Amino acid sequence: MTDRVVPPAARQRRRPTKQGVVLSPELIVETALRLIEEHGADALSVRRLGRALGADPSSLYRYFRHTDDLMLAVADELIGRTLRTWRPTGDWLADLRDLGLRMHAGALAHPRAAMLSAHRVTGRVHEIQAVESILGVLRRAGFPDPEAVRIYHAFVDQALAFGALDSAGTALPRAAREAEAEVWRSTYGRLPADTHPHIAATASRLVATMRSSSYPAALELLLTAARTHLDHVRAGTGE
Amino acid sequence: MTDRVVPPAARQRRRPTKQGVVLSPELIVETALRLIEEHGADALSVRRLGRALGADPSSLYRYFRHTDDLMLAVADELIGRTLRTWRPTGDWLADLRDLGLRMHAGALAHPRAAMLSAHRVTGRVHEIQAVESILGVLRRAGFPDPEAVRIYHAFVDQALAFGALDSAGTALPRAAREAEAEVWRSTYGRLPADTHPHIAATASRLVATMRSSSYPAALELLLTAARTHLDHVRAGTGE
DNA sequence: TCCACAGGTCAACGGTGTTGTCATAAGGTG
DNA sequence: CACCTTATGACAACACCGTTGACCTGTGGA
Repeated sequence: MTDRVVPPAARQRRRPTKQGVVLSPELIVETALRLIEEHGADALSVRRLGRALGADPSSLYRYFRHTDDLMLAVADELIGRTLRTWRPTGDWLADLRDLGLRMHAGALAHPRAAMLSAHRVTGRVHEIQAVESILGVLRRAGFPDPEAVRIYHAFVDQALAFGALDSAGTALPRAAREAEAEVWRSTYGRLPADTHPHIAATASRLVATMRSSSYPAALELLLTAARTHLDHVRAGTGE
Repeated sequence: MTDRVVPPAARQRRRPTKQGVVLSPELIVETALRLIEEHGADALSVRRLGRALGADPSSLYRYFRHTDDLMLAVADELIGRTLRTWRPTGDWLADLRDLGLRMHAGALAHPRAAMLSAHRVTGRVHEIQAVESILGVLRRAGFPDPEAVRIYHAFVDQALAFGALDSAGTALPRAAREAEAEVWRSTYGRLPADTHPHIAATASRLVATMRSSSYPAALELLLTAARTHLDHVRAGTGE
């Protein structure tokens, strides 16, 4: 068996499985996404996916070389979906905020895929489109090129990094997540003021905010800083 | 078997394994860290760790409830190592910048462990120390509590998130990393100006910066925004 | 010296990704 | 229609994985 994966173009014999399902890469990716959404990230295994599809697990290896390959296909589908719903308005600040939140939400909707694909450069159409759009927003807003590239880089990496970080959180088994919440409540909520004054003074706030993502706040900070830079640029040119 | 883990204080009978090794939580954590760095994150399994230690895998359950518990201990050890070299000076901006860069560097020094532990709350000594220190820096600088907590959260998560993201990059096999660089050079460096004007205009800059981490830039943006907020607070109180 | 028991070991369970081999039905051809 | 090729699904097996219950043994305190 050199390679059991047949290129899509060569596929023709649509032979149904024992349970009457006709497999296809699209159907497999869709089912994987559905499985993740409905039963949590750890519900995705080749065997479970096979069961959900009504096919033998090993059949999937006719379509994807291995699990990683499948996850990348899922991730690619996600990029497409995120970008497809973004409608830039011309207000650079609002547009970037909107896109950032969309990217983050997209990642959280499919944690496993986000974690696997956050650090990979695909060089595919959707990714290129995204780069062009974001750079366009920044340059039209008046950022000089070096600044635009720097902010673009920080913006994208921040969205991806937080997406992956928060995804990892939601991808945890239920028991582990509850354990974390309990740690915040019982450990950080009860430290005495004489040994840990700063934690004690802010404990309730800490416990309350720790369970939510800090991405919106971090995004806002990034955008604030960007606007500050832009103000300086404009002041410099005498506007 | 209600609970086979004995609290450290009660431990006394240092009985060697068949192969003559005397186990301890510290030895196990160190070996785990070494295993992760040398053979990749996937190399860390209870069974492999047992083998590396010269002990039966099930012995480890006398020291850690389950694998997750062990990972948290590894994560806390990493935090401790980072914090131990940090010397705050009293200048909040410089101190946070220094700590952020240290955390990022620490993550890159142990990429695989960083990726595994970035998203976990350990609730252990070193982590608690870190929280207390950072909150202290912010509150002494004059940030009101809600602001301090928000910035603390964003600061820490950003450092962890970028640490994990950049770690993932360096943890890639050499071939994959070169393939990514090639994608940037050949794909993004050659897009025509009429279809992708913004990428074409900034191509050389894009290709040049893409291979380095954007964390320093993102950190700087976050700190800039924090200072802006602080200025507003001070102006508000009439200083 | 004795003995309680901490702590190491063994075997087993149900899960995982992956692959070598086989069976068969679909589709093209005459 | 019958025939042949072969894409593709199914099966069984392999080597792992985390975890646990039962067992055994040597250590340290009294």
